[in-house]
Amino acid sequence: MPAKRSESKPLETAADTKPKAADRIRSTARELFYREGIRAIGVEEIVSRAGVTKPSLYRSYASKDELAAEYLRDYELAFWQVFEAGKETYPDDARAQLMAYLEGLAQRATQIGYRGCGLTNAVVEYPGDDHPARKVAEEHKRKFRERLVQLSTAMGAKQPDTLADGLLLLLEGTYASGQMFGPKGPASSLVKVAEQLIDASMR
Amino acid sequence: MPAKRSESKPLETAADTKPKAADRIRSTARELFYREGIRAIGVEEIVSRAGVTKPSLYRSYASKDELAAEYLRDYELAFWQVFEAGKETYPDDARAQLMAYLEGLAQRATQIGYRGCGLTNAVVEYPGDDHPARKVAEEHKRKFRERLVQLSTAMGAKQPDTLADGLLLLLEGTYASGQMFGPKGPASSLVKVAEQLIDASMR
DNA sequence: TGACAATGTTACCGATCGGTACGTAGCATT
DNA sequence: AATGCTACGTACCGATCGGTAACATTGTCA
Repeated sequence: MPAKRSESKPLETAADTKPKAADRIRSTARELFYREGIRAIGVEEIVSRAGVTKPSLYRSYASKDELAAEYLRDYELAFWQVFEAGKETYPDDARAQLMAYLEGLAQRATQIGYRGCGLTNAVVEYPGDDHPARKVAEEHKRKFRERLVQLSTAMGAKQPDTLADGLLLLLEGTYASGQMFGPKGPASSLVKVAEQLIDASMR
Repeated sequence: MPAKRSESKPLETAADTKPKAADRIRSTARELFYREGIRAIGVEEIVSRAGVTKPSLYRSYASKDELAAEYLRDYELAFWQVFEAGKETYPDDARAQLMAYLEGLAQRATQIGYRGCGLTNAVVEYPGDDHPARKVAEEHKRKFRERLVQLSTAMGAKQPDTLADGLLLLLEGTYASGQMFGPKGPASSLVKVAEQLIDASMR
């Protein structure tokens, strides 16, 4: 008997040893939910594209809504990785860190087929505050706003809260307008505008 | 014989004399589509809340998609009325006109239950560019951007296109973040941030 | 080898989706 | 009174929605 636990639950390895099907479902759902929207994609299309069947989905995820929430949790993780990527490149330079993300975002948001922020899109798709996916999104945005206040403070803004709000508005505006306008959209002015706003927040 | 036309089409009055059912459907659809989202609302719920039946809907509108497009056309009309309301209050003062809209928007976007811009929401709901509702929304946003360039030019900005883009980003950001954050959201900083950005665009 | 748990599959459920065929009530003109 | 036209309602269509019961297969231990 392995020296783990004497309980009758041998499920401990199942928590980290992910079944192959669940992962395929996860990644397929992520791609389809993001590209087409959550409401637009049925579970049948997810499992068929993932090469599995519906019961496999419902053994790993309680419902489509929960799968959507899980998708957003994955999305959030990936977001923070991209957003904080500048930390290593420019340590001790909050402004450079932020601008690095803004430059990358401006690039992506002016590509054709850009779909904005998956978390923001979920909020638009589910106005009622009872949906699990929306809760994930709202909680993330709250954290994101706090992070922008941190960065604004580190940049030496006179009113960090106001600058953080301004940056958040610009970012959300980029997510949204990036999917309405083509490559020559307003997102192409993001960096210049952000520079102006940050400069104006300094003196 | 009335001195109209000798043709065999007595449908001329039908074009302006709207049937009552179509109007009820229109206003009901507008409210439900905006509050809950287009994909979230079925035609059955529209007609039942309007007190009519489905065939009445499909006699006036070719499809649900077309009804959604019509809803956005109505929405756009109402939008321009609100946006251009400052024209009468502050003629020959582009900045005051714009700020009047921004102040009103900041108020609305910090109310609980705010749902953002119906046109932007439609773009998020329908990523494919073939949906009639999305076409209405995209066309409107293009016109809106041009209008912001006009206003930025009239304000005397050094780079009117850049200021217009910055304002558009702030506005779209307000529409989006207004429905994620509560009353104390980033939209409450819209006016202050916009002032900073406009000032910075002048010298 | 054999027991067991996890993951796989086939086939189906009731509900709801957008959309329509068909009958009828009201009202004008003849 | 009969006709033609418009507007509306009843009842229904096939397709798809999210979700599940029952069974087969596989891998991993003793």
